[in-house]
Amino acid sequence: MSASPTFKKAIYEQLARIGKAIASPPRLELLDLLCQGPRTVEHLAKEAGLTVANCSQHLRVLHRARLVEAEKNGLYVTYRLADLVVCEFFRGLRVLGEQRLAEIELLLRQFREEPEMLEPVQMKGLLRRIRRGEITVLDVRPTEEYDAGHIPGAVSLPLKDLKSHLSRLPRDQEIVAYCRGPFCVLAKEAIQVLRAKGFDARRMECGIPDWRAEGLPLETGTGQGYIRAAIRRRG
Amino acid sequence: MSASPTFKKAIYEQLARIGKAIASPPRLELLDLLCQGPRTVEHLAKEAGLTVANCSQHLRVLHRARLVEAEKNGLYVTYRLADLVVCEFFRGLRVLGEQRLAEIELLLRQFREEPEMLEPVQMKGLLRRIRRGEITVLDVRPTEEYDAGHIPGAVSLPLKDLKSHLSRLPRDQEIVAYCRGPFCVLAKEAIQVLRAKGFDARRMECGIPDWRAEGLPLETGTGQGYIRAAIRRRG
DNA sequence: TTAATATTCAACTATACGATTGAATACTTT
DNA sequence: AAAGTATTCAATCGTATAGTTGAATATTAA
Repeated sequence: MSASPTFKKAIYEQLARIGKAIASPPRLELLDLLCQGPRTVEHLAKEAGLTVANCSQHLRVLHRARLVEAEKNGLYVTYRLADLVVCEFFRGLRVLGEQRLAEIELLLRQFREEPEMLEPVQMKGLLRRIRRGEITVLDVRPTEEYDAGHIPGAVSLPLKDLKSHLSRLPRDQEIVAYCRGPFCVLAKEAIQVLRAKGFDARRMECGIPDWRAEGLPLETGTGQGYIRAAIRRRG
Repeated sequence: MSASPTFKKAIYEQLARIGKAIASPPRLELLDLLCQGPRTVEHLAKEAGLTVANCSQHLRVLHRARLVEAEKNGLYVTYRLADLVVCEFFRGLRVLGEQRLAEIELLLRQFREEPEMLEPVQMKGLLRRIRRGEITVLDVRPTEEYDAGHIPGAVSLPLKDLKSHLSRLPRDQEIVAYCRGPFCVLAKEAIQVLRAKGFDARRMECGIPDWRAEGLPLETGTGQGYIRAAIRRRG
């Protein structure tokens, strides 16, 4: 009599599909990367340190859980998040982990104690300081991720290109570097390089998903944000 | 050289602990139940249709992922969510599933097409109508869940007690019943009984987690909310 | 102390999943 | 058409997990 136990069962089975999809470390890393923007299988595999075949399989699992979508463009397959809510959900998972798992808290605490991480810059007020031209904000992620969405006024300077473009950075104002988020080491390494060369550089911990979650505006595309253009402006 | 791949690996491994915890249908059901309030192992097992041993093991997994906490009171062990963020996270999962999984959408659409589910009541404005005394809101969940948190002014009348208390319900105003949330059938069955007896009854789809997510106020404890007291007031 | 009850533990089996490998497919370029 | 590249598929093996059963533990009641 009491209404279909199969209904409830079916619902939880479906939800468990999502749970299973995020029950594997490499898949979480892939999701985290895809939160930064669409990428090809090859790139994701390289970034996550997986074989292409393995990466492809994990992406397939994410696809079956309808968390990501694939689109074939010529020879390459580009994966992207199926929906912005997936990014929000992933962020929710991250926040839950940071808050509940002592192991993550410990790792983060150690990470934050490293010299480059001290006195991080907050999201709040950053936009105003950018608009006033008081600071230079560097997006040190790969350009594809910058193009997919970045902080308005930030300049794209991928970590791997940093050393060869140091001369173009201002020495008379603070430089703020950000990357994928609190777990990402790109900005940390950028700060390390910059400080070694005498720049006044600090890290902002948050990434684009956090920025978006705060309801702050984003800019997409190349815009004027590449380092060459930015330097031309600064002339 | 490039900063510890073990750091990133460790982080995703930790997050996957949470993923693994929610990768099983019965565990999701247990979490959903615990979002309604603390319960004993025995009760959870009964409600979720599990053997006690099996239930206990699943709770242990949730505990290891630090999503729930256990407290022994005399002979009984009471489990509760470790933190409100767990409830929020579970709700995020639910919303993601509703939005992304066609299978869930289909199940919900069918569910909503049943006669008792048509024209559901919205959260918005409900509180005002309660305060004005325009409607009677019934919380048809078990009393323990009602006590753990309910809509202010709602009256506790568990589904299993509904039939024996029909005479105490008003026939001159609308009755709104709610239960655990969109996947729960308690309110649906309550509406079915009420309408069969000629009451003007409708369902509110949302549960307490949704109500809380809207930032709306909650009431805890028994208060004046039990059906006997409520009827006395209405006398 | 003994009996009863709630919960957990330990052992077991069937099943599912992860990563690897090598082959197959699909598309582009020559 | 043929060669080259990106991606996926299929088969494999070792490991992990789910649920069952029966015993062990801890607390209360008699």
